[in-house]
Amino acid sequence: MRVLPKSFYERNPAIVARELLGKILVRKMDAEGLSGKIVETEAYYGEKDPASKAYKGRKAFNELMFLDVGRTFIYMVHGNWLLNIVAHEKGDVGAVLIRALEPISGMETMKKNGNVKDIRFLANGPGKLSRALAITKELNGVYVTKKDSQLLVIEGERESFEVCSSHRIGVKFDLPQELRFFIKGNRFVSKASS
DNA sequence: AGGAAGATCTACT
DNA sequence: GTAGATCTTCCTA
Repeated sequence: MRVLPKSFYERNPAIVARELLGKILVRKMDAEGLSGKIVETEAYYGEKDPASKAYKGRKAFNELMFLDVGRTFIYMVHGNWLLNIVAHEKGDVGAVLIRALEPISGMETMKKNGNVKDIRFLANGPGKLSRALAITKELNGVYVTKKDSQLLVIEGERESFEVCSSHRIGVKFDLPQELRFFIKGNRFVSKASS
C-alpha cells in the first residue's frame, strides 16, 4: 500500500479536498484495521473564511491549521468529533474536512462502534464517521502521512468517477465558491446534493 | 457560568 | 423533506 506523501497536502485545500476523493482512510485498531474510501470532503481556509475554525485568528485550539500539513485536526461540534486533515500552501492556513466514507474493511467493528446496523448509514456523515472509526481528540495532530500512525491515508484503487461540488453544509456564512466535493452517485455521501 | 458549534436523531406537517 | 430537541466540548466572559 502506498501512503500519500506530505507534498500531496501542500496545495490549495480545494484541490486537496477534490483529490482526496477515492483515497482510502485507514484506522489501525488493536488487531484489525478499519478502512473506508473517502467519498465526500470539504475545504476550509484560514482567516478569510468565515466558516473556518481559523477565522478569528490563531488560537491554541486551532493552531494545527497553521502548522505542518498532513496532520489531523480534530474538534468537537454538537457532540460529534469531526476529522480534518491540515492542508494548505506553504505559509498559508487551511484544512480539509472528511465528511463521508464508504466502508471497506472492519465493518463489524465499525457497526459496533457506531451502534448502527445498516452499512449505508455507518459513515455517511462527519460525526458518524468518527464514531465508527473510534476517532477522538486523542488522534488530534497525528500524521496521516506516516505508515506507523494510527490513522493514515493511502492511495485508492484506480477507478474513474465523476466529481460533483456544492456549497458546504451547515455553515452559516459560506464563501461564494463551492468547496464541498463528493463522488457523484455514490450511496454513501451524506446528502445527494446541496 | 454561559453559549456557540461544519451534526444527528426523531417526529412530524 | 423539514423542523425541532438534544448532543458535549471548548472558548470567551
